[in-house]
Amino acid sequence: MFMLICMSSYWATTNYVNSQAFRVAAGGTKTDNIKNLRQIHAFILKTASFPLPPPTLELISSSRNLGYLCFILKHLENQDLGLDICNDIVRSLNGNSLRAVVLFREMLVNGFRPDNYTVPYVLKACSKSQALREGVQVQAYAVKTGLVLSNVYVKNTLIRLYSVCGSVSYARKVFEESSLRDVVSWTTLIQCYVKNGFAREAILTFFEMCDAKMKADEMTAVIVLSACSKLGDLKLGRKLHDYILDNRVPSDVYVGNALVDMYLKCGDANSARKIFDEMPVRNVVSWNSLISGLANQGEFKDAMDMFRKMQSIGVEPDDFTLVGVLNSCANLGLLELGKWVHAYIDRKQIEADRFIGNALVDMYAKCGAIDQAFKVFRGMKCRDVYSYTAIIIGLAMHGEAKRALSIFSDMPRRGIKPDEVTFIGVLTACSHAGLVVEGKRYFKDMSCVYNLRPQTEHYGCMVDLFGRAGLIEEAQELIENMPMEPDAYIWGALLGACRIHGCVELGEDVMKKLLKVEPERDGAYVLMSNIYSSANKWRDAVKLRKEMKGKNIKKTPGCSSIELDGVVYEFRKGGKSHPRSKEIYKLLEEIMSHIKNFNNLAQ
DNA sequence: TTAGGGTTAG
Repeated sequence: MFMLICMSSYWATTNYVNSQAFRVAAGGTKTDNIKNLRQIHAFILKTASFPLPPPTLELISSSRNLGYLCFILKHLENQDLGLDICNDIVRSLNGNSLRAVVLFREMLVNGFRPDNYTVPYVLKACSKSQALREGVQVQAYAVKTGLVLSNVYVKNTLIRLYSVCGSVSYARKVFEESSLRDVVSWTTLIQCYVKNGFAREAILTFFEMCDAKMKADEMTAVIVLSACSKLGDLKLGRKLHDYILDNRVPSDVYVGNALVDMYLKCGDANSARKIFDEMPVRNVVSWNSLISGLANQGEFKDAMDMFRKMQSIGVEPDDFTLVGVLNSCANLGLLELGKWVHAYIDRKQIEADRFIGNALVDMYAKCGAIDQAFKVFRGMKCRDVYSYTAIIIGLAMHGEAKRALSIFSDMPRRGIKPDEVTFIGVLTACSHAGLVVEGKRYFKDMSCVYNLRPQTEHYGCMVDLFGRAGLIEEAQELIENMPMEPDAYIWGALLGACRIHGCVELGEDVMKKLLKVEPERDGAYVLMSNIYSSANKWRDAVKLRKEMKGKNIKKTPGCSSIELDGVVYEFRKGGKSHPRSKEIYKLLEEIMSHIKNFNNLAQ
């Protein structure tokens, strides 16, 4: 008794004894007299103030015996306090769905009525671990007690549960069930569509929301903009931007970032840049949106400039930044900078798995360092379909077909299912190595074994495979039997085959078809002109060049680039931009002369 | 005491 009096006097002591009692409740000391402990326990709960002091709460949350806790709470004189304590505890479970549901059940068993606070907490915990079955049990209670119809928090957390579990139609059903809805209900439903891949429906729901005279807030704006980014619809994006301005939606850093992302994904880099420049507050995501957005638009140099600027003002890059930078390095051939990023990753002890690892493999492969790419690939603890595809495509591009196919054959053993892009790599490998029989088998396996439907790109690879091997008739037959309309890639591949094998008449026919699907490009003219030249049909070649000129179609000049000491030098036919171009041309002449001499000797 | 937010790879 003395101990009890003491502990009710001092908060700190209360805290201590409280903790001790709950340590027992948590299953710690079995030798103590359980009866006495229960008395102490009950006393503490009766005198405990609400909310519970954090150490006590922490102990209860970690207790295995939530049933015992409810049993004790049941005997409190003040039942409202008991419910409050339960709510406090369920909140502190911090998204642990299983324990939240256990406590919820124990509450019911011990005669408590979970209220409009308990239910959203438990549903939130279920959402966090996608525990749909448990969530549905809680829903049943919420329906029975009328909470779903009367409390918008309950309704919204339920929409969210179905959303994160991928049940779009149920989320919509809960939303529709009553007219009880606020801006969070609408936003959660819109987000449900976006997260589950229905961007168009998300936008339509936003329009419905506007018709219902519900005003969007900054969170709605962010989600609707992300839907628009996925659609790449600039006209819509501008409309949404106008909506934000007209309705004075508070524009915080999230809205700014979403706008930058939207404009870039919709192909308007200038507007994205303008928004970015005018943002009063930026964070690392703002920079990431701009850097990766520019890289995805093919503006790799601008992306790299922004990365340098970001560094110069001391913003620390994160995983997202590094992936965007590696992507730009890969496409610009910036091996040295790519290596620097790799060293940075090592220095910061960032794990090179998943996105970062895959981006490194791709960067090394695209920059010509295939052995380094392979080393990173081998060193990855956790490889996925992206990792395999990156290395297979890399090896295929480097002419290492056998290695590429060997890695492909390793995938089933590792439990990784190839996807459509993996097969592009596999078929490219076959095509470059002239492996016709293997290529045909892989193409067949795509649908028969892996249940993947070949797309135009795969037919393009097969046309290329047959074409390179001189099997022009087989290539034509495949095109005739394609389930979709042949596009420019298909005709381009066949025309390429005509060039290799000198098929002038067929080439003329294919060129017409290529021009039908791609009239403004130079590819068809250039290839056909080469076919004529190879067949010594100079007049036809000249005629074609004139026709091209008449239609104002210019040949896209081929471009090579070399990185030296971190600087990229680009070379185009006839280009004189390099400060030492005179020396370069002189050396080129010397090389050509050596080659000619070598050829003469060989003959 | 309670619900909804942006950026990454082949």
